[in-house]
Amino acid sequence: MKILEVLRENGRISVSALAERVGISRANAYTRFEALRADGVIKRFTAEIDHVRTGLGITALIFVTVRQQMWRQFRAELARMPEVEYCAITTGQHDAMIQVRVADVAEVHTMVTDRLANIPAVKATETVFILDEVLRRPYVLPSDRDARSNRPARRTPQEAQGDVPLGKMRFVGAAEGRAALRKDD
Amino acid sequence: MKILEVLRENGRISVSALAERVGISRANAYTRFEALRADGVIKRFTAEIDHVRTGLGITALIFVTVRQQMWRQFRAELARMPEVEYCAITTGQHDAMIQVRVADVAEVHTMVTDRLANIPAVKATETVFILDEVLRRPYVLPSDRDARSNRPARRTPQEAQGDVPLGKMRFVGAAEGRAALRKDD
DNA sequence: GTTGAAATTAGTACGAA
DNA sequence: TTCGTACTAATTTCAAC
Repeated sequence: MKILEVLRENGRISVSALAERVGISRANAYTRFEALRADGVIKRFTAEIDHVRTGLGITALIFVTVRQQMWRQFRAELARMPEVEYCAITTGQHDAMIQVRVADVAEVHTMVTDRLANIPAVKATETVFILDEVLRRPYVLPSDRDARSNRPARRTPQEAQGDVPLGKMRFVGAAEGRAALRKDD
Repeated sequence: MKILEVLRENGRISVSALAERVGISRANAYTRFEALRADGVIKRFTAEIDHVRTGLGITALIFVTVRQQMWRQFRAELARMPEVEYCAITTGQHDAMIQVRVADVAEVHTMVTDRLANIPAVKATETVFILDEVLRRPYVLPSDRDARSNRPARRTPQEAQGDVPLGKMRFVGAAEGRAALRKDD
């Protein structure tokens, strides 16, 4: 976990320096580093870039309602859209959320009306723009929880019982008629 | 741009190997690599991990409606929540979307009712679960567009005019009474 | 899991095209 | 700007413990 904490901040650190920061020997660091990669805990190493500097300063979220039994087609079309950075299947009013990075707002319009709407699998879309990305962590680790300053290490659901019964919260369930929507549907 | 393409797939590649793949000299690769970092085009290098393997297999999106003129407080509270991986300010029905990674669904409930609801800046929330992350690219580049197989390199908004006037699409505007919501409000 | 020493590679500093 | 090369420092590998 310590290794992952270091690599989150600096993915290009040498294994030797990593060993030092974690407090283990170099050979041990090599073994563990390799194990993390081989086990698939670490999937890959990448850079984080400034999208404005590369000319893709507009970010939008498109919430998509997918026609039943057309998920395979939807996935296939997704792979052909280079402007899509992220796509997740969600519960709630919509079926999927995709995040796109483009050069200008007109391209979002083109993307939605021209490309997405042409996919038979897409029943409806809803688009919002991202005005600011307030926080972006490469990833979250279980150890982050304990590192927090003023809060108990871990609260069980029991402990939280009857804590703050706030009526303004709303959990959105899965849309009806959508049972199997994972890879193998 | 070629350098960014290589680093997206392999953020730990040596500058020598990078030079070879991009087709420039070793010395030149060092210069350009350093320039990209110094200019802030490359913000940092990180790893990509398997959240299930680290024990945080539940991912949720929480859409938050923020009380006016309390953005500063909202941001401050966000920084104190280690389970938040991403937060963006959006147009549309809600004001912000935050993505959290936790161990189980009960923790999402705790997070929303106990932590978020206690923040005065938070007026209301709406939570959806992520069932599957279909696609996750480290980042999108303008050059990806041209690399696509069967599609013209670039379509102007004019070209797309009157293409597919689909009535099912819906653009969601900014919520009323929300003018300044960037860092300096 | 550790340490040390060899082999390899990475990073730097130049002049020249 | 880019390249080639020579030089120095660091990392990785591999061995024995």
